[in-house]
Amino acid sequence: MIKITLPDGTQKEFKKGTTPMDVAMSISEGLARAVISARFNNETVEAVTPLESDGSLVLYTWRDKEGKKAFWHSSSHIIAQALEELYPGVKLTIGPAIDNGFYYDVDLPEGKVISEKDFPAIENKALEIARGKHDFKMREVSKADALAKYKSEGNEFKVELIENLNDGEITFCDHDTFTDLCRGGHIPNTGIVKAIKILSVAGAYWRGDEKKKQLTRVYGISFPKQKDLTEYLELLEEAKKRDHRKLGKELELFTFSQKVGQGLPLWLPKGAALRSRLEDFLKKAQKQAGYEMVVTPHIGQKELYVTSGHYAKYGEDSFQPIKTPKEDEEFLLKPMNCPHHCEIYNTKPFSYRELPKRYAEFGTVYRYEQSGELHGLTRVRGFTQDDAHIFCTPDQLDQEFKNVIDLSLYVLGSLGFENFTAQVSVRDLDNPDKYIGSVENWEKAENAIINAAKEKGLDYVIESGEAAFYGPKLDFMVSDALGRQWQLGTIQVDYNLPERFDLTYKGSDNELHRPVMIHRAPFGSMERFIALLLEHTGGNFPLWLIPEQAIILPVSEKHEKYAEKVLNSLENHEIRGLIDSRNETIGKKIREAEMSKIPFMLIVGDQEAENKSLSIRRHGGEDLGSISVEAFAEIINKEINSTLKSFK
RNA sequence: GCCGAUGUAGCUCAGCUGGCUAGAGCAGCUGAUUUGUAAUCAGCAGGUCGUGGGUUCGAGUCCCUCUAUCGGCUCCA
Repeated sequence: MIKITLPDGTQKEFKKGTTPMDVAMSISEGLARAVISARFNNETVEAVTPLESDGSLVLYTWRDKEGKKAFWHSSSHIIAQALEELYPGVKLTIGPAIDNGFYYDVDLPEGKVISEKDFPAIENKALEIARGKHDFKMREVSKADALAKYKSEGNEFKVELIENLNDGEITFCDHDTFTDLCRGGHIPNTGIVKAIKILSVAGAYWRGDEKKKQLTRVYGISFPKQKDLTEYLELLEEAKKRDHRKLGKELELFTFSQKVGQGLPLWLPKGAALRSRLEDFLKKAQKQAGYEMVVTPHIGQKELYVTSGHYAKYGEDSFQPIKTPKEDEEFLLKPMNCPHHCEIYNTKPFSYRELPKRYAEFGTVYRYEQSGELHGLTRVRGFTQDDAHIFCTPDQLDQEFKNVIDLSLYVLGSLGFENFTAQVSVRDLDNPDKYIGSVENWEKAENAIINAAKEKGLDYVIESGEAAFYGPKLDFMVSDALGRQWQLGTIQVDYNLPERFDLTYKGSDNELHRPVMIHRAPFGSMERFIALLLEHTGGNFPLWLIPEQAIILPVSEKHEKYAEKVLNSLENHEIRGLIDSRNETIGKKIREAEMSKIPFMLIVGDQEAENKSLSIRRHGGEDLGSISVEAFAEIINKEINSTLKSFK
């Protein structure tokens, strides 16, 4: 007999060799039907894996993240089988579950491609296989046998995978006529998959290495019910409506021109107004936090970037230098503001009493991003960072870093970003060549960030290999309408640039010391921030960000005077725009206002207008009825205050 | 940069297997209408079908180049 502990703490005794499915059955038949995967002693097991020892068991259904993972991973096996049958000679590589679905990377036979036209055939084949209700069965295989199988098939990818595994830990998973090298984590049989959809195909490099062969990646998703798939596809459609590229066009915020060049956004009047409101918001908070604004040029001498180390790192893959009539003179478009700010610090000697110095600038930078990577406003070649560099003593670092965290949280909070991820990006220890500076300084910087994040109670994750080449960072990640993660705010500790630029301050000991530098941008960039703001709000921005919060529609001559009076009395509440609707249909004007997403509109001209009251309609439908000017002002004030908190 | 797809009026799209002056709705303009929440009526105007080349008696439609965009990969100072 073995003792099984369930998540609620209850212990039950079972025969040796009992499966998680049997355990589920002992609880209820309904649960047994729903169980698709399990975790035994912190190891993922199949629902039908015999349990041979005491241990704790967690049962997973479709509703659990782990259950979905098993479901989608199993689905990738089904797709792989479908691909094998439809494209004889295809070489399989890997097929994991991802956040929303799964993919399978395959090497197609010479001359074959998969495109959208081929999806239905693959889906139908996969469904046909699924309906066969084939059991997923794991079996252990010796390394020699495993290698023999894939060598005979000429599948160098699987051979490479197996060569990195130890004998005794190699398992295959079979279902129907299909066999695949696999670690495990499947649902009991293929029949549970009722709906399967290929979402896209893409090229993907083997092992993520651009020097290696490019494979064909087939993305798909599957569900236990057809209805779930329909709902998921509807959700995707909904998300597309919040795409910032679509909203930006509709709201006339920004545009791109083939003539100007790819990745170079053009801000239209409304977008520029939105941007400047965001800038004003941050300037105000930064002023309170002791920052000073500076302004630096868009280009700098090549030598500047040689000093900073950027030239050696990115020179070749960047916008090429600007030549002048003078021989040997070269300027670079600035890819970042830090070197300029270092030179500002260098204009005069500082005493420790004067630190920290905090230089802020909305600095526009230019980076030659790969053409295939450009994406709306979230990845562009020319963008404006809400940049600032803090030069402080090593003693001040912790406090300064924590202050910046506060500012970043204030910014995100004021704009309604609640579901962000804090990510500590550190070096990749296996690739020291990617970074500049001493190991000692890197360790100091990484520890400083982790300590500050801990002290601020941030819920953070550590990602190695994500650091900037000159230092580690704390990034605030936000996902877009389709769930793709983007880095917004960033805070970076840097011991390297102060050394490269020979920055110093006079300490209390009358000796020269090296300041520490913090790079930070709470928005990240105006472009990306506005993009994410659009996707999160669907264009319904917080009231304080909207230049026109209401329009007034007098419907007749005698109401015009009254409308003007209303307008004047509400001036402090940023209400603008008198639209004379006498020559238009009211309905048309209202629709117009709704389309332009102005949150409130006042229509003067009720019978009650004579009694000095207004009819107010809120964008989206809610009718606030007839209320006084004062009451209206109060509503707007309240809404503004509810989103725009003051920064202390 | 790589793999796959797409590019027709300001916007959303139609245009089948190549065939008479390239269509529609919305937006715009002119006039009429005055009607409170997804659409009042009539008329007008708007396109070298992304670019360049080719095949053909004939190309929006077929082929190639370039360019931009979209979904990924790689990258992301």
